Amino acid sequence: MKFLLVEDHQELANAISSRMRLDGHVIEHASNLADATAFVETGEYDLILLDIMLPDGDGRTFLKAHRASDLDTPVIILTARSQVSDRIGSLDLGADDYVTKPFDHAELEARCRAVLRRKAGKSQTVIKTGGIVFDPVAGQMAVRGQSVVLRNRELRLLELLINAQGQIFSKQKLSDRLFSYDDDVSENAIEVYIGRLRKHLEPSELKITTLRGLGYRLDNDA
Amino acid sequence: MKFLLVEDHQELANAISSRMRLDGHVIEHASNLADATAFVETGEYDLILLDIMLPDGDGRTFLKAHRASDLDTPVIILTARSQVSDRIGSLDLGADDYVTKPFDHAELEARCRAVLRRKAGKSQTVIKTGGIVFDPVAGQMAVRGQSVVLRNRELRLLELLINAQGQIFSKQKLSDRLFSYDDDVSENAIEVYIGRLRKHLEPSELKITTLRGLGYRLDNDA
DNA sequence: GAAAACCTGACACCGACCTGACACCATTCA
DNA sequence: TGAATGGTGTCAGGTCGGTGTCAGGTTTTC
Repeated sequence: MKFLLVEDHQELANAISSRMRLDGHVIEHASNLADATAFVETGEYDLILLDIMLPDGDGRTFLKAHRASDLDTPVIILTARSQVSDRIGSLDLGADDYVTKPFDHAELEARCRAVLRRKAGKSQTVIKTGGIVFDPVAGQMAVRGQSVVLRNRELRLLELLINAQGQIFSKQKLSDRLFSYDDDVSENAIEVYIGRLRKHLEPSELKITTLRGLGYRLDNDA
Repeated sequence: MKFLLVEDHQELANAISSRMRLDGHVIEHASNLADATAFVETGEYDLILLDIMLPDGDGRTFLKAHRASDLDTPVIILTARSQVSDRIGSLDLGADDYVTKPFDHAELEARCRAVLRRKAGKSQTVIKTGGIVFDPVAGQMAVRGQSVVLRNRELRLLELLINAQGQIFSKQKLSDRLFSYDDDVSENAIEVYIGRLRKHLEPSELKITTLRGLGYRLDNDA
């Protein structure tokens, strides 16, 4: 597979590149919009990894132009920890998925695989499992047809858990992913959000299992 | 396995080294970035344990350079608790995991195993042997298709034994692995946990053999 | 046969976890 | 500008389950 990475942060770009090469992908790197446009005009890519904040403009303008030119290359947005509204904006512009920085490389790889798979079989970003329909990009969830409003934190927590269903997340890890560095949050906050999310998931077949001393795990009671 | 430990704190380095050697690993020790770079250039390592705060610079510059040189040696970051932001940033730079100081050696060992396993088997973490299916990441075990709930300590004990099947573990060694220094635990505790794990493994072909005066060993009665 | 090593059922304890209530802050609306 | 609303994290009190110890039994060793 051939990827195009559009990212101005050099270190991060190198890190991603070397990771992707390990998976056997060819990856080309543009560090601004001008370069990115030039790359796209000359080469065919299977996937584009696109940063939003770039020195010569907003990545979304690139995305818009790209979609306007009728190319259906899947695009994954790399975005800093942000509000849901940003995500929705990107979705409307035709992004296939997004990853918030900082991210695990394992997570990024998983997303890439998912998007490529999706493109092959062309379905959508919505996750359907265990009696719920979850659209992380739009920030909506429906349990047994009933629409449920999730708040920002609940949303991201569910997203984390659902993307690695069956895996144990320690409170430490959840805290790292859910909150930013500077806000020093007690472990109890995690417990509270787990509780709130549990309540939302109650009518579904998804259950959050507590593993004392280890962490939490999202299970499907089917 | 051959590890490189980059850590300037001498006592801690010694402690880690001796621990790792107990596992049969070869470990080499660099106490600054310059040495570390020299080591990496001359030798091949299966895993690098990297401290962030070093006398001649930031461990992340090393990590950066390492990744840039297209080496895929897994790296685990050792970071103090106060440097929370380092943890996250490191993942972006291509670290495979991080451990916050102070840490249990048991925990560090578990992380090392997990990372190595991930590297080796491409996220194939599930272990199938002797009629059981063991997934340490999910914290689940199934014996003959029947799911069995393991508790924290039982899980870690099984993980230890199964990763070195056929090897003898003395009670002392097991105690060191399962507990941290400060909690002073009687040898009987080990006996108890061995008993509990035995009960779980009963329907399988795995048996924990007692070697009087020596320790325990996990065997496959096929 | 005695001592050492090990096994095991029972039990009490402590800390991990849960949860309802609340104070705080930002945003929106009158 | 002030009031209202809604999301967020803390707190305190309570529950409960994993945990390690103990005592008494069994097995092995010399």
